[in-house]
Amino acid sequence: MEKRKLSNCGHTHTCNHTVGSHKSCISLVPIFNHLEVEQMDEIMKTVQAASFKKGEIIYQAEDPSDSLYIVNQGKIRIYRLSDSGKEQLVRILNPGDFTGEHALFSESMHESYAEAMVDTSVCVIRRLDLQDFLLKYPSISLKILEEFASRLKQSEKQTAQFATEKVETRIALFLAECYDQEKSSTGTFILPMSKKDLASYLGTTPETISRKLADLEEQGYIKRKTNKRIEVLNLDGLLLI
Amino acid sequence: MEKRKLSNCGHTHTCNHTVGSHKSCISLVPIFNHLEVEQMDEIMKTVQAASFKKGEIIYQAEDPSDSLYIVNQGKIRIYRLSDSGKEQLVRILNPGDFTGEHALFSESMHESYAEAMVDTSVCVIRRLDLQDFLLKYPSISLKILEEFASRLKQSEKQTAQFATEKVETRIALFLAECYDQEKSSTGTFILPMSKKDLASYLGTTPETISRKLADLEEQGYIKRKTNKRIEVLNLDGLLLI
DNA sequence: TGAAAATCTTGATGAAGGTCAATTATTTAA
DNA sequence: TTAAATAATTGACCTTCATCAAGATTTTCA
Repeated sequence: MEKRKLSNCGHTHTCNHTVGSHKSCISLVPIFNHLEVEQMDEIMKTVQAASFKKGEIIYQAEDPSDSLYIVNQGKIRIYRLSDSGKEQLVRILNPGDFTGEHALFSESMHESYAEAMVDTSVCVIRRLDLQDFLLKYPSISLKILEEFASRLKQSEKQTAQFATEKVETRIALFLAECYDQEKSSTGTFILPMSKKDLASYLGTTPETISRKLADLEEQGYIKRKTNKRIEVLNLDGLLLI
Repeated sequence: MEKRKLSNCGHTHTCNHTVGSHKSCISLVPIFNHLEVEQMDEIMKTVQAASFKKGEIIYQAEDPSDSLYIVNQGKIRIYRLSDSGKEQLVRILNPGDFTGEHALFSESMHESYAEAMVDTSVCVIRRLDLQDFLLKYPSISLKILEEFASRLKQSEKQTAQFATEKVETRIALFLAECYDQEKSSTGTFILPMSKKDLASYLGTTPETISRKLADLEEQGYIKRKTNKRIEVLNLDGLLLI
């Protein structure tokens, strides 16, 4: 059987720096960092800094803020609400990632989202300012378009995975992806979120995650070193589960 | 309990006309129809017509075409391939919808897609032409961005549904959505695809679709009139399943 | 640090739905 | 229009995984 391609493990883009001042929001993130220095300066003037404590919620469906948020430090967890109100973790934003589709679109896009913070500092660009820039510098739109296309691809891939693979396979693919992204020399990687969150992300329960990891260990694919750190013993095997 | 909001039933946008000439591809579709007449004329010059017979495949992962396709007549079914190669129906394009992300982006977006035709005529804009227009007329990018944002929202919603709702609920929500979109005076609607396709779209099997429809009928929520036509007897009930 | 809270693990059980197989209905194309 | 192909239905069975519960471990923060 052919070796599988890997799916995404919840990282939206790799950006390991810890952003210093709120200005670096602009100069370091992909959607702006291709601009000329003067153009970035112009945008920086409109940027405001903000920070959130753990557990705070930036916005929810009923309470739409209309700004674009760029993560400076910390993480933002983005949940989507299903029709019956159950929530699924769809993405975790790391420094350099952005959110706030409300700022980008007019219509009825303002629903079914919730976002939770983990001691985060962000840069904020208000809707009106952003709209100006989009028209003035078309290349920003193209960058955002690229980002959206990438997210869309990722989301559809995940949907297809939900539709066609069983939980065990989804977990195995997730582990392989995480391992692939960390490329630690020790042959190990760290789970990027709690098993509770992971269960939400993969559409299963913490109990099942526990059990499947135990199974995978028993079958010799992985070895659990600590709670969060996992050693991969047989990557190819993982990808064929 | 609160009445649920509806999810999408596979239509990307409502566009009932049957497009006549290939020129109307430009003047009728949302991503172009806001332009000035001269601008549309300019784009029309670069448009080529093409048609496909049932079962043909426009492109696949390994064989990326690099054009933007706008559906003129017929339908295009878009499948996504999971990591293990199983495919899921993710979207059905109707006249006015477009596809061909390859034309829009540079990098490694060219994978895991397949598209199948049903006697379709399409308009084709080549990548290089399109790139010119995007830079020349920024508003096209904004329109495409809006379309992508909408698809992304839809896709994430569907992912959340897969992650949190059981098959029975997904089917019920799908029926309610279809009914909502058709608004037939008879209280009925027509399933927009075969049950085989529907099973693929909803991540289940044709057998389960059959059984669940029978259940829903027995419980008095719906009545199957013919193979494809379904009468809705209790919409609110459907939404609470 | 140490107590409280949160998370994780493991077991027992049951429900939901997938698979296989046989039959019936519908669609396609000659 | 009819034969062949495809799709849909129904039944029997069985796998997967969610749920509930109880205990162990890790994390938090006073």
